[in-house]
Parts: sequence; structure tokens; C-alpha cells
Amino acid sequence: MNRFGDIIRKKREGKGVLLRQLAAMIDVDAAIISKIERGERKARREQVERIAEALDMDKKKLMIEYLSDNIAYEIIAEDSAMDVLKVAEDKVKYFRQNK
Amino acid sequence: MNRFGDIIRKKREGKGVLLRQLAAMIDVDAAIISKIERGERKARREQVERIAEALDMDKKKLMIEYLSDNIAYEIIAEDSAMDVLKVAEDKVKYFRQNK
DNA sequence: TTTACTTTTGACAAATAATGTCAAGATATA
DNA sequence: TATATCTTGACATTATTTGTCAAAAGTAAA
Repeated sequence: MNRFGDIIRKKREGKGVLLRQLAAMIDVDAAIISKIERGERKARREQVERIAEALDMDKKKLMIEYLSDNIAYEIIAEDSAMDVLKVAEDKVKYFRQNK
Repeated sequence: MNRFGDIIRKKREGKGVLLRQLAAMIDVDAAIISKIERGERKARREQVERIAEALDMDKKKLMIEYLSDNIAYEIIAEDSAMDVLKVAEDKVKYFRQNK
């Protein structure tokens, strides 16, 4: 089980891409990528898309990692975290059907 | 299936409490409660706790409704919303065990 | 160790988003 | 109509997020 940051760091290093190179590709400061990879900061949605492109990754899969990371982080400290996720699931299903 | 706002509106009306009365109890402007009940604005966590107290509701249950609403709203527009929730579930489980 | 290079850190500024306030408008009811 | 409640929207305030930068720390080769 890897976090979003770990996933992109592994991919980046596997391809031999430097922080500043990836930074240039997605047009941000290298410091930001460093922080994102170590989980110190959240990426922005557009950055996730650009990272996927730059590192030749599946955009949808990476987005799922990104969004699930955000959600997990949001509720991991709650006793009822699992209940919250189950209710959220019900709500997504229900409110999609009932507009 | 009800949203957070619907739940508290029903409860408030059922008890015959006016917006401005509830507002006074939780120390916010009545406009804010109005917006929260109609889903126009998110409540703050502290407000959820105070609302539960003021309306004599189960604080934990209400918090689950609140948090799940936030999450559902966050991803309902995603094609992969259900996948995101499943992965989030795995992550919560995993990262709790592995500190 | 020195040098050259990469990554990390933290302070700060800028931008964006969340929250609160208020008064006027809408709605409902007697 | 008169009274009370609720809603709306513009605006101010506050908080959070995001970006920038330079210095510090880490890494590896000569």
C-alpha cells in the first residue's frame, strides 16, 4: 500500500528524472514536488494530471490514488472512519440515481 | 437517504425550534444555519457538535452524516468515485496498522 | 576534503477559499 | 395588511492553500 507521493517518487526515480526536470515539465518549483512526494503537501488536481503525462502514467489510476489519499487522510483520525466511508458510498450511489 | 442539512432541518422543525433560536444556541447568524440546512454551505465541525447538543441528537451519528456528506460531495462527480472510496478504505485500514 | 549537483527546509508573500455579517427581499400566516 | 420567519446576495474578515526563494543539508565523484 503506497501513498500518492511514494508512487510518483518511485516512478520518477525509476525513469531517472530529476526533481527539477519534473518540476520544469509541470511548471512548478522543485520544492513543491519534493514536498508532494514526501506527503508534506497536497498536489493540485491539475498537477496530478500533468505529472501523469510527464511520467507516462495512467491518469485515471493516478487520480484514484490522489483522491483516495486525500479522503483517507481526512478521516483517518476518526474512530468512525470506516462507517463514514460506508455511508459516503451509500450517498454517492443514492444521489447519483436521484439526481 | 438524507443529507446532513435535511437531517438537522427535520429535527429542528420537529422540535419547533426557530432558525434564530438555534442560531443563538450555537452562536452563529441565522443566515448560516439556513444555508447549512439547505446544503448551500458546509458547517464547521464545532458547529456540528453544538447543533447536536442543542437539538439533543447523537453526536457521533451526526458527525458521521456530516463527514460522509463532505466526502460524497467531494467525489460524486468522479467517474471512479466508488473505486476511490474502496481504495480509501484500504488505505485507512493499512495506515492505521502500520502507523 | 573539495567540488558539483540534487534535494530538503523554512520563512515569507501571494492567491484562493472559507466563514461571518448584515440588510433587503421573499414567503407564509394571522 | 401586518407580523414573523426564512432566504438571498454583496461584502468584509479570516483562514488556508499555494508559490517563491535562498540557504541548508545530503550525495557522490574526483
